[in-house]
Amino acid sequence: MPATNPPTRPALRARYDERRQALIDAAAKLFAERGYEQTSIGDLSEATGLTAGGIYHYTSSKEDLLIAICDELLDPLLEQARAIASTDASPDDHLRQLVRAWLLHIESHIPHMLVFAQTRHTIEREPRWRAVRRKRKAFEQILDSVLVAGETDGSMSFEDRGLALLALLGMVNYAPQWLKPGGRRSAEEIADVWCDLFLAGDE
Amino acid sequence: MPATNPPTRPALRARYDERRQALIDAAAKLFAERGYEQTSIGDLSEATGLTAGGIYHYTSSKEDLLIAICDELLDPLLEQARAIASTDASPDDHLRQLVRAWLLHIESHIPHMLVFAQTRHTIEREPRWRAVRRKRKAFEQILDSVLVAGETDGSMSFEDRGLALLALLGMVNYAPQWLKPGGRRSAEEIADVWCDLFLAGDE
Amino acid sequence: MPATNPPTRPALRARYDERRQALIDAAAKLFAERGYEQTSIGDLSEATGLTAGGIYHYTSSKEDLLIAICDELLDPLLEQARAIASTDASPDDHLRQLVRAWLLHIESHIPHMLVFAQTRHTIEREPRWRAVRRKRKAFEQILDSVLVAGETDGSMSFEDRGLALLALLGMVNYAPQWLKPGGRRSAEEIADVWCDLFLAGDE
Amino acid sequence: MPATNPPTRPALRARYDERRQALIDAAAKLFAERGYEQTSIGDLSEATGLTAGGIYHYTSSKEDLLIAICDELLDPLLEQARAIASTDASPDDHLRQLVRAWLLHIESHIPHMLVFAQTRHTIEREPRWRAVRRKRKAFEQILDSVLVAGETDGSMSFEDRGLALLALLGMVNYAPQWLKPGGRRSAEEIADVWCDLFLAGDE
DNA sequence: TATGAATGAGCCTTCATTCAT
DNA sequence: CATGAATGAAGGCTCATTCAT
Repeated sequence: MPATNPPTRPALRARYDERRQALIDAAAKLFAERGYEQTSIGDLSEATGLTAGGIYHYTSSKEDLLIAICDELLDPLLEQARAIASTDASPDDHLRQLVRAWLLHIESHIPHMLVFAQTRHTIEREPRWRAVRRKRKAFEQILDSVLVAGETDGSMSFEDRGLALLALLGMVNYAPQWLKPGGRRSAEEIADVWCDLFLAGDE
Repeated sequence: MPATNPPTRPALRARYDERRQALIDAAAKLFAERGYEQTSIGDLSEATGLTAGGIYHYTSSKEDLLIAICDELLDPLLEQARAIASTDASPDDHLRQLVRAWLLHIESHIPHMLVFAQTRHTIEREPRWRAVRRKRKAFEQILDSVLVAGETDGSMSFEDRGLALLALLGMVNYAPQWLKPGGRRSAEEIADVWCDLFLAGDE
Repeated sequence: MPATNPPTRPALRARYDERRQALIDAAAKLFAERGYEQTSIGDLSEATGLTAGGIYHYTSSKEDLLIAICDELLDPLLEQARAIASTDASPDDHLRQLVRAWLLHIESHIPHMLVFAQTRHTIEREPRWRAVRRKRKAFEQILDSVLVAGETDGSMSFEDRGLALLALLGMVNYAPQWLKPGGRRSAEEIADVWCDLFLAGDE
Repeated sequence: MPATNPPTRPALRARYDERRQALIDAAAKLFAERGYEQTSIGDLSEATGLTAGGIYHYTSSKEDLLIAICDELLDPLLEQARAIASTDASPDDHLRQLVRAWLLHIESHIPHMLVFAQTRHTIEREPRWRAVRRKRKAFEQILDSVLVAGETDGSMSFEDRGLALLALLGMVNYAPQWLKPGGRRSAEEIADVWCDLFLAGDE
């Protein structure tokens, strides 16, 4: 994904990775604030201290930064979700842990989430975004399978499981638009409150 | 907002309004599909049959189209919401009617909603978008006041009303991303299922 | 090929075609002098009086200009060659007429020829240049068929017809590098001298 | 011409020369295939295994490589031509030997020749290319003087010696575009066939 | 000696908008 | 009213070259 092959010598490689990371983070922040299209390479240059040309040592294109942002968002989230879902806790526990991890991840990746949402029309439409699309779907699939398990063992019951899942996705995905780290409620508390709400009908 | 004063003779005025409407709708559709920035006046020209120059007879700028899209989305919604909230039905009824009207409106304005969501970073940031911002807040305020009324008269109870409202906003605002008119569930059914879910904890 | 559809109203269309022609000619001249890559759109802008942006009303890309130059070179040449070859003159006459027409065309399209030669590595390599490549081959094929006819009716004889054709192609294609219109020898005289030379062995 | 002074110790010097040679040859090949401007230092780096920075140990600039390619082409050719022309063979023999040597040299320097042809507009125009230009002219001068000698001693006669020379230059300079080493005809055979053709009118 | 980071100028192209006709 | 020509600013990206390490 970078323009040139990253260095192989460990010391240089470390510095390289660090700077690429800083670039991606700066991009996430600016893209979230101004929008992807409204952020120019010049803006990125100003924000990072790299020259416009120099940026291309750390990324092959502006769009590559977008992909990197999505990957940074989705890869660890998916990994955690898989880890949680593979334990032998109850579906109810699974769900609560998933939502907690999810909101915690969002809380620490707010710009990433905003960028991800903002770019939906590209991600969902362009063939070259299939990999990202797949990750999103895999995560949602894990959530759904937990709901299925809950229905199966009788611990949950939904009028319409599909609609319930969409409700859950909606409420959590909306969080980055108002959630402030260090706010009145921690991500975990929010997760708990929402899980209570979401599971309330099951008694 | 149009570039030149719209015609005043009724016949001409009707044709004018019709064309402006067609332009706004085409813009909503294209903006939703490709994104606002990725849609050029040329694309609009192709989609409407108007020439690039001709478009400026019906709008003063590309951004004006964006505002018009938001207004078309928010004005009737707000009007309906006010009408509903001003009846003397119960908070519970108010909420159910509001969500139903809201989802119906979304169903018939999916592109508008997608554009609205996609442009969040502009709407929430730029001073010149204050009017739109205010409408969004007014609508949310109506919803909140219904929840307050529900709490007051004891028909609803929330662990955290703020979080509950945000959950509601999230789930409904997410709908345009998956809702298909003519799908398995009507907007009204969805509204009912969700209201059941949302109000489940209150019994 | 132009960026936008050319106008359809006759008067405008005439002006449009005229300006596109002027642009192509200017491009041929500059490309021949400095090389295609070394000529910037800015140079073209300066040479034509159009702004850099305005150039794109008359062409869709810099490469489109290159294609147009090649077409302007090859299309009429091929047409003339076909006309000549389809008469029932003798092979010897055919050849003399062909070489004459060819050199006359070169004389009036020297920049085009220089550009064509200079861009060989692109034309012969890139798939998207196949159409141009085909025209070149069609012309050479006509020449060869005349030589074949000459051999068949005994009016010509070659040690190696393939090598003879390549010699002919070489000498004529080299002409644009030294030929000056209005020079000591007219294109027709040169054609005659060379045909004498080329056919000398046949007596 | 190299960037830094080449090493003086013999062993190092040998390695240095070898690498510079490999660089020039790689450059000739790539420039011929893709064009000089379309070949980047990065491409050269990839083709040679040198790093981008490392290339500048063996050349002072990209243009220096171009000059080196031309020199490698012209210097030995000119040397051979002078050697041949200074023997006391007949003009006819001189010519045949020259064309043979010339085509043999082309056959072993096809990329060089293609690059040379492709860069004509630079070589013939820029003052700093005068040295190369002079070598080309010197070679052509030798050819012409042989034709003059042939006319003088009556062994050759031309309708127009200038045009005859230009024909010869054209046909031979065109060879790199179709000649394949190891093809049906050896360079020497081609030289003989063409000399026959070229001298046919003289009997 | 060699590497990879960095530069900075330049290039092609797009596009919202204006305006004469 | 409507058209198409024209503008000019900006944008993403490439690349030959330099230089500290």
